[in-house]
Amino acid sequence: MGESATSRDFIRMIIDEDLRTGKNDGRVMTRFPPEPNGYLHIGHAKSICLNFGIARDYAGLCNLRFDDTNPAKEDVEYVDAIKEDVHWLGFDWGDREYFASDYFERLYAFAVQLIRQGNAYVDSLTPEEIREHRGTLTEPGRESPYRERSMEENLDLFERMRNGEFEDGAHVLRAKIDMTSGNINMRDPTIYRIRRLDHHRTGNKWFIYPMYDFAHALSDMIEGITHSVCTLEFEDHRPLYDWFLDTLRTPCHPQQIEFARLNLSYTVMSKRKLLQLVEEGFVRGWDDPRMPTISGLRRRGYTPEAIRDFCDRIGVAKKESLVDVALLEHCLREDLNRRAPRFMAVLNPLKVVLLNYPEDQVEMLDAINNPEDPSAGTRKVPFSRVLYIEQEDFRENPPKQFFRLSPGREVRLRYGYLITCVDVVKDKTTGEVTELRCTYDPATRGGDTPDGRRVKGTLHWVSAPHALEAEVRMYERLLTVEDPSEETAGRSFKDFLSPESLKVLTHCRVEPGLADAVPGTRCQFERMGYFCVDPDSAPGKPVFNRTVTLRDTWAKIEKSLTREGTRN
RNA sequence: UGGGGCGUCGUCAAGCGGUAAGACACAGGUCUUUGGAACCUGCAUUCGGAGGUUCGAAUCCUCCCGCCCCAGCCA
Repeated sequence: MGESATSRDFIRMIIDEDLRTGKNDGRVMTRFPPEPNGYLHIGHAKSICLNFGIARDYAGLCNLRFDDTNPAKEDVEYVDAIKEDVHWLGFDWGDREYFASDYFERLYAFAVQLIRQGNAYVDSLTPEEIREHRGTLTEPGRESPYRERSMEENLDLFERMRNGEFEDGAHVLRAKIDMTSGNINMRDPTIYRIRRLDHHRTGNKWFIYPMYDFAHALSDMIEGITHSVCTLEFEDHRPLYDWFLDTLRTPCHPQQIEFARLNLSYTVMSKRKLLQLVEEGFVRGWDDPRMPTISGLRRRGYTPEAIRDFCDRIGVAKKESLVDVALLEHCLREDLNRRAPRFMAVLNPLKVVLLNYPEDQVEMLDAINNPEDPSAGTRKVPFSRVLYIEQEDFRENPPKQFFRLSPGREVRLRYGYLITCVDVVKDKTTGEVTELRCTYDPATRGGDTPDGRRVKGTLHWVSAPHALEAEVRMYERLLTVEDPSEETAGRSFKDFLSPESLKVLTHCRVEPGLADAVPGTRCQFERMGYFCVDPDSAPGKPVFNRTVTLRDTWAKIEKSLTREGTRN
């Protein structure tokens, strides 16, 4: 059962009640029903965690079912990607991998039954005429002149639709319900349309394809789903869902329950918009590390554990909400902090020469792999006379509260020595600082101070002759506004794309120990953040993606300092 | 002017007639060889609003206000 500490969501409360009253013989069965027309994103992860989580908590089962009723939009590329993503997230559907298209023959038979019962008819109005007959939100619709066709004629026409005798749009099969209903979904909804198109699974076998409402309700029923969880926008489809099952007097009747889909700040989530980002080249593909897709998050370095934790924490309710992306990042950091091995990497190198360090000496110093996990052990890091430190760790004129390196000041090199800056070398023409001359204190090997003196700053570094050159891709949020759905006055989300969402650093220097890291490897670069080896890496030439920064107290201080400065 | 939903802290979210959990964010502090992590403290006299019922209401009733979804032969 679910955790006692966290209260249960309204869906689990419904299931508790169903179990208490003995509904469904105590069986709990859910399904995750993606349409294979795009890649899964973090919003789908919420649904996946919900559906598979319910099955796990109630000792039930969750099926994976592809809702592949529209061959115009679907593709096997997507079904493969979806399977990979669900597995990667940590869920397993066993052998229960289903496709709505597997049920086409049975769905057809159900449609015939509706015709025989007088509950469906073939309509030969044009799409435009159907729209005109539908009425509006405030005015009732009008019945189609074809509504009272005889059962024989309907049967004949429907069979000929199946046989491919008509062009697209010539006829549709409609449920005969109520053209005056306040719920537009009940105004004789279309249940089959002609599509002379090959389907990615059934090939050229079918000329007609069922619509979502019909196929979904019956697929749920066929699989014996007990609780059919979907998002809010299907709320007013529920009467139709129930109508199909009631009218066809099916042996079981799943219960549709709707919850609010996930919205994340600074993120677009609709498949349509994500597709646009991909197709119009704003990102490099569905798995671009800036994308909120599962494959993008994976490539970025997210862990499935962090995503699952996030989904647990956001809860499930019917209120439409905008979740702060900071929560997702928090979950990630919490997970990575525990498990990511630490390394030193200098992203923007600044050369440091230790004047009093022997010319040819190299020492192998001990470094802790993960302070959160003693079992991770230690490693050796080479130290020599010429080093690199981070450019931002030196300031010629340090602002107050800056306690990193500056002329005359002493800092610690992590696991190394205490050094003091004695000279600054600059480029004569640009004035840019190109090198620092420092002295080191031989008594402070490892970073200890035998005399007990305190140094406020500890910097990461890398030995110049030993360092490995690497490319690091720095990501920022893709969008500049919290809620890109607030498209005002003809502005689209594309107007809010951040020009700084990707910055590539090509001459970074990392510890030599990272030379053999394989793609997907996650680590922390001390003081800089968490990073993940990208598939674009070549042997000896690694490429890293910045997964997420560390919490940066200094950045906040500096920000408030500049605010103060501009105010004065 | 139709139908269906939703309104509790900046953001999520518990609460189900007995006197507002928790998380993130934010602000302070302790500690620290990552300005990381960890730890401590603070953060809704009030639940969209107004009436009403009750000894007692975020929870029940009435009215009002606001927001979201629906007029695909998409899902």
